Parts: sequence; structure tokens; C-alpha cells
Amino acid sequence: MNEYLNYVFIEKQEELDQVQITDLYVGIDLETTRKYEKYGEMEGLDPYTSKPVMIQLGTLSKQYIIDARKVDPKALLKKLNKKVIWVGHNLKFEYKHLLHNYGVRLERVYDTMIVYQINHCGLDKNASLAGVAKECCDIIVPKDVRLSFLSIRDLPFIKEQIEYGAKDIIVPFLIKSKLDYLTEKNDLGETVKLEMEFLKVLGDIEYKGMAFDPKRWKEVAAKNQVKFNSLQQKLNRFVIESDHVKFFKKQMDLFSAEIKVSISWTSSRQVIKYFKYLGFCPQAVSKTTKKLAYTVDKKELSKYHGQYKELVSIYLEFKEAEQAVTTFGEDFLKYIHPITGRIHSDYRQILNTGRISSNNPNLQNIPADDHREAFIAPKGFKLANADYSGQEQIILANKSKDKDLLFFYKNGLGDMHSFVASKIFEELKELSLAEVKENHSEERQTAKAAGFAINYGGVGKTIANNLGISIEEGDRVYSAYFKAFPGLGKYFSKAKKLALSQPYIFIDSVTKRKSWFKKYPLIEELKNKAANWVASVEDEKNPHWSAYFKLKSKLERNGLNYPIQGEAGSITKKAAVLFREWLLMEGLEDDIYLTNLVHDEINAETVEDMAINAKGELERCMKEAGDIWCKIVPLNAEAKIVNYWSH
DNA sequence: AATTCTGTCCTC
DNA sequence: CTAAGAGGACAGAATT
Repeated sequence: MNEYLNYVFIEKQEELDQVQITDLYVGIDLETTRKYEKYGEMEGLDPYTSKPVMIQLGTLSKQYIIDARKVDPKALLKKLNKKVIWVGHNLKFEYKHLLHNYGVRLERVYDTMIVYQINHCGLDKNASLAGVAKECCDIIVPKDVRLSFLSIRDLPFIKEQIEYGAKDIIVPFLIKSKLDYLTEKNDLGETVKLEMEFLKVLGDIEYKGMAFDPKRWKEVAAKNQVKFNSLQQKLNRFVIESDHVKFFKKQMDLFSAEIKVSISWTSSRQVIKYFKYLGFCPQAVSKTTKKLAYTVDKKELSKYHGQYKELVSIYLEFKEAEQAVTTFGEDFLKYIHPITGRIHSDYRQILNTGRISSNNPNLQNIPADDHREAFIAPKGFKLANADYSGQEQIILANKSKDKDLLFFYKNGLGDMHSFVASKIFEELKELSLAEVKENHSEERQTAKAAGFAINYGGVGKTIANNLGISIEEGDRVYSAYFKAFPGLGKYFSKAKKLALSQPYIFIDSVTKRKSWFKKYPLIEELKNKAANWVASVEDEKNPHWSAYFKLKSKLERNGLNYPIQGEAGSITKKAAVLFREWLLMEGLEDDIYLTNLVHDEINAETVEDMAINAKGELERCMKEAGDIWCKIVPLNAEAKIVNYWSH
């Protein structure tokens, strides 16, 4: 790599003003330092609490290392921004810092981290610059130098730091040439195009954050805390009054006898011990270990109707309050940004399916109750909240081309779940959908749950489990569903076969996104192993079939689910891209902001007089994005103007 | 003492 | 012939 080192160090404005770059692809990287001393760890990464010290620009043949403490790169950045494609690793970082410090939004980007992730989707790879450089180019990137910028203050750069800066320009170019080949080979050009645009959406969202009302949040937290405490006391009282001596002890001192229950009710293990002592405790297959184990799972405990039913129901209520005081309690206030007073989440752009995720904090699993009332429109602003109506169901209808589903949507027949119910249950066949909804809510509920489970590749047992009905009944509903929608059954078996025929799951034909299966081609090996196995004793069972079918069925289920979930993800991404384009085109970036994405939902904040406009545009962009993928039945979205987050 | 694993819950 | 959509946060337990 050193053969590419050819850098100019710039610490005078005149030198910077003379820089001429004519290349189309220009590398960009940024080193930042603490701006304050009081915000601890976040400084360095967060644009508000850190500041640029070094800005590196350039190409494989020449690198400009700019001391950002001494010169202002704004003019050069603005000039280049009009004509170049910026190259870098994790450009969302540069995007946010350049926006904050120089008011520059990177326009055309090529992010080697995201392109790498797109080309290795599903494979759980290390996408850090060091990881990718090692894998793609067999280059070792030193990382301890980066940390040295954190506390550099006004000290001059040493040679090591400057060369490190130049290498951070060179390495992404070397990676890029490998990735371009991969993208071509994997036919992922369209996915890359979408994700490069979407990166900027996430940059804007993370930078802006969501307005938040701590007072409202605290009220909710306090209410839940009271509930938590009182339920905990009730549980303790039960143990003492039942005289289950094994689970409490009297602590004697001179003046009083305090009774202490030894069960920590927040510990599932301890509760399991107690429930077993009482003579009941359900068992279920663990989601993580996939083994049968004792559990205090809500669904399992709800099935219990024995003599301790009262206790169990108090415990279930307690558990509900538990998460409300932990994850969604006072602790959550730590996420309020010390400078903006808002909540800024980090998003992961490429998941296995193509969806995104949110963390620190996760803004995609805030309870859809009064917790969301704390996410407010600030004074003078409104929120525009929009979501797709039946996004995944409509995607499935378009993908499967099932004629009954299409008929339903094309004719706008009304309530979907009633329609499914009337298809599944013979006795409802002659009734109108309104009648089904009105008088057969149980069957409608079954149909709803069945549709949900089946969309995700579930079978009879899944339905049975979700609804608490017998497996036989679940199986009956399952087969009735496919009998009612024969096109769906055909599509599903095709999707299963397809998943087994290639080393990846093909998500959609617009982006051609792919999700590689980690264990492939292990599945073939497993099959051979099972087929070639010879019993050493008569009647011995072949243990390899189990491993084979386990993997095969997982692959098949993913083959059903990923295309639906992943296409949905791409559609929402595209909608957000269109909306961002619109508001930048109109010069509204200071009036309207995207604030959060929750899979089929887009949230924006808007100045009051633009609210109606923003709502309309949001709906338009979401529909337009839907039209790109959903060609038979359109995918529509509904937005509303609200004072706090509501969905 | 610090890190990793497991169980459980919330979202779509 | 099995296990059953995608994620992240937290508490407690296990492991180092």
C-alpha cells in the first residue's frame, strides 16, 4: 500500500485554495477530537460534541491531508460536492460531521462499508475498515492511531498520524476496485444505488434525532414504577402468607423482625424454582438454545388454569410492569442528547433481509402506548406520521399473484381478515364480509393470526401456538388457508425450491438484493452424510437426517419470509429517499426533517405551516416507491398530522 | 471484575 | 424428519 502514498500536508488557507481535483471519484475521511471535556465517551463520534481536526481528500495517486483546525475546507467541499462521487468507509459518519460543521451534505457517495455489506448480506462479516481491508486486499490497517486524535487538542500532527490519514484515503480505493467486481458479479448494482442514496437519509435522521418530552416520559415511568412496586409486594405477600418458609427468612434485630422474601421476581430462574416447588411450571422449546426447558414465558403461563392462577396472573402483570420500568423507564432519559435535548438513535443499514435496525436507543420497539406520547412535536412544529397499509400482505399478493388475493385488493372488498375468514371457514362462505366482522370475530381473529403466521413461513403448529388452539385445529386452518388461496400455495412451494437451488435467497427483482445463507453448501454435505450413513446395529436410527431437515426447513422458511420482509424494507427506504429528495429540492431542509423509520412507517417533523404539504408529499413518495415494486395491486400509505408520535 | 450467554419483553 | 419471520435492551447467571 505504501507505493500509493503521495500526500500533501495542508495547514495554510492559501495552499488549500489552490487545490485542484479533477477526478470523478474522490476519497474523503475525517478525524475528530473532543470538543468538550464533560461528555465522556460520546465525544469523538458524535457531531455535536466533537470537532474535525483532520480532513483527508484525494485519490489513489494523490492525497491532501488538511489540518481542519487551521484552515476552513468549506469552500473546497462545496465546490467538489457538485461534481465528485465521494469514496469512503462508513460515510454516514463524515456526512453528519460535515453537515454539522460546514453545512455541507455529501451528495453522491460510494460507501465501501455498505457496498461490502450488500455483497456479503447474511454472512455476519466484520465490516470495519480493518476487517474489509484484510479480507478484500490482505492489507493490515492500524487502528490505534485513530484514537490518538481524540486528545490531540492543538498539538501538531506527527508523521505517523499524517500517513495514517493518507492511508485512510488509499485503502477504500483499493477495496472499491474489489467490490466493484463483486457487485457486478452478484448483479447488485441496483441495490448499491438505492443504499447509497439511503445512507444520506440515515445521516439526516441520526443527525436530527427526535424531539422528546422528558416530563411526559417521567410521568409514564412513575406510573409504571408504582405498579411495579405494588405487584412486587403482592407477590412477596403471597409467599409469606402461604408460609413457603423455604423462600423467605426473618431477619431479627433488637427491635423488629423483618421478613425478607428471597425470590427476585425479575429473575426467571428463581421464579421457575418457585413455580416448580408449587408443583407447576410450563416447559417450552427455548428460542435461543432450541431445547426443551422450563419457562415463565407469558404465552405458556397464560395457558395455566390451576390453583395458583391468581398468583400467575399477578406475576404476568408484574412482568409487564418490569420492562416498563427498566428498558422504558427512567433509565431511558440517559439517551437525551446533552446539547440538542433530542433522542438520536444509530441505525444499522444492512440487515440480513435488507431491513434496518435501530440502537442506542432502539426507536423501533418503543411500546405503542403512552410511551410514544413523549416523542413530541416541538413548539411551532407538527409531526407527520405515515405508514403503509398492509405492506407485507400487499407485497405477498403482488409476488404470489394469487388470484383470490388480487381479486380482493383490486375490488377493494373491505376487511381483509373477514375475507380470509370467509375463505377458510365453509360456514361463513355465504355471508357478507360486514357480517363476518360483526358476528364472527373469533373466526376473523383466527384468520388474522393464520395470515400473519403464514406470511412468515409458519405452519399449523405456529397458528396453534399463536392462538392457543390444538395442533389439529391449527393444521386444519393451515390447509384451509392454502385451499382458499391456491396461488399462494404454488408461490410458496416455488419460493422454497428456489431457496434450496442457490447459495442465497433472492429478495426482489427490482434491487436484485440477495441474502446469502451462512451454512451453504453445508446442507448438501448434510444430505450426503445422511444418505451415506450405514447403521452399525440393526434398527439404529439415522441421526443425520434430523440435522439435514432442520437446516433445510430453516432455509425454506427464510426463502418465504426474506423476500417479503426484504422487499418491504427496500420500499420504505426508497420512499424515504424520495421524500428527502423532495424536501432538498424545495429547499425545505430547515423546515421539514425525517426523524424515524420503523419498517413500514416513516416519521417526519415539520414546521406548522408546512404540515399539510409534508403529509401529502409523504403519502405521494410512499405510494411512488410502492409502485416501483407492486405492479398489480398498489401499495398505499396514510399519513397524519399529530402533536406526538402515534401509530 | 469484566465479558458473554440466556430468557424475556417490546416493535414491525 | 425438525422446528417454526426480523430485530435490540435489560436483568440475572454463567464463564473467564
